[in-house]
Amino acid sequence: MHKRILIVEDETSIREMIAFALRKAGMDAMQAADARAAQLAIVEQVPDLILLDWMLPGTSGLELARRLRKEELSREIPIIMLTARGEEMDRVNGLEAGVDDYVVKPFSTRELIARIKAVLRRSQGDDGSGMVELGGLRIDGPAHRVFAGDEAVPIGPTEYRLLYFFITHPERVYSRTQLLDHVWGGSVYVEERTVDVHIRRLRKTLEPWKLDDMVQTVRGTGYRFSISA
Amino acid sequence: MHKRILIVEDETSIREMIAFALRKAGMDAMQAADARAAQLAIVEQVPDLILLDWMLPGTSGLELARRLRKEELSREIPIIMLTARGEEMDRVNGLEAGVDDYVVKPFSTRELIARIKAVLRRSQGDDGSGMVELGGLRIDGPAHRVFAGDEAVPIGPTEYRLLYFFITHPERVYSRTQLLDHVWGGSVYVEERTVDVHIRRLRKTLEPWKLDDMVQTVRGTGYRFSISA
DNA sequence: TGTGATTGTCATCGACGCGTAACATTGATG
DNA sequence: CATCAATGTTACGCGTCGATGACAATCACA
Repeated sequence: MHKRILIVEDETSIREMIAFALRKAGMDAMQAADARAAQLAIVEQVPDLILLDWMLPGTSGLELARRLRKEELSREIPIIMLTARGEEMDRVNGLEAGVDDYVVKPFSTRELIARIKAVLRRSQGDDGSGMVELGGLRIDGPAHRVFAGDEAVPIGPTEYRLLYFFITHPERVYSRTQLLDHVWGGSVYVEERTVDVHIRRLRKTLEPWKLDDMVQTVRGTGYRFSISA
Repeated sequence: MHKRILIVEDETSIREMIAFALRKAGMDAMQAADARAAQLAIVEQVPDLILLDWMLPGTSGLELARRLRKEELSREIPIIMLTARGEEMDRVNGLEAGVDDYVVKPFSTRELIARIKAVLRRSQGDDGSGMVELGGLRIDGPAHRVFAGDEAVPIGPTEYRLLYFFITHPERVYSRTQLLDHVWGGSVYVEERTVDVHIRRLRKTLEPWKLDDMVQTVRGTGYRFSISA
């Protein structure tokens, strides 16, 4: 699940540097030197996120951002603006244009990567409020509560942690050992079969809302949390 | 109704960026580069909320938070911690110092604004008159009185402060330590178990109005004040 | 200074959740 | 279809945590 990032930046050296950093971070880098090239690239292959230089020859970055927000195809794509110091204060209609974040030059690639990840995380349902929602289930982290629809689900500590782990790591199989490491913590030793029992208990607490089939058994491997039955 | 936000952060560029985003969002931004400047700024003009960098030259953010919690003037001001590479340690310590929320760097300005609004909203059924209302309970801050419907509720000082904190911070779990910090103040040392007793007393005073189930136990974690049973 | 209210601490009791074993069921493999 | 392995299900004992009531110290106010 490599993320595709489109870099729109006229200076080749900067573009290459960013592309290199992205690839090292396990992302796919697409490149464009101006607004026209960017739009073509997007049509050809829709990226997961766009890095947009503020200053571009011809159509400015801000203008391009506005345009992308109007197109159906590109409306939902998160945009991170790259601005030089000083440019921030005057022309920062960027936020109004629907830019998700902006990074001030010069930046470290490390910081840039971190920002990208933060924005991607947020565009995937994590709005930073500590709320996680998936398939009719909602977990309110700060409140330490679980809701099915708007009904509160009574749940014990361990089942809560287990469910929390599952809902933040859905659609993937985890072995009993992995679940023990993540949910119980590596320092304690308990039988692997104990996981089975807690899976059972979790299913039972979800049963009244017919959500117990989100917890799925993968025979010979472990368990998976998934939306689809 | 512009909210005043104090930014305590030593890095000028970050501070400026945040300040700009805040103004854009219709808030007034005050700035301070270290703990000393922060305290002076607070005395001069009390902010509605404080953004506090974890790492500060001289007095650390954590230490400053503790100090602010002890001062009468700043006890009630919500604090949002800005932490780099937020590890578990940071979170725990920060929350124990009576911090209201924390945001991990790097964050997008949009995320930060969202958090600020959330915290302000939470600590603000308060419309300025000092009246707070929630789920059939009403607190008259200036008068130091509590009403259930229109009946006055007889309540002692500590239970009053506990209830006041709860009603201004509903739908969220607080550990005993956190409650001690927020309600008792960081300067006194009392046993954690004492919280249990006052929870009990608070429940007993609310019982005649069947509101005692708003005070909820979260086993292994702490207590929560909530509308829904 | 006296009296009632308030507060913090402690000991005790009970409830709850947890881990484990024992047994039942299902699935795979030949 | 026989057999073994993997998982589902249930019951039980133990330990931990929270609830509760009692008590002594302190505070506020007459």
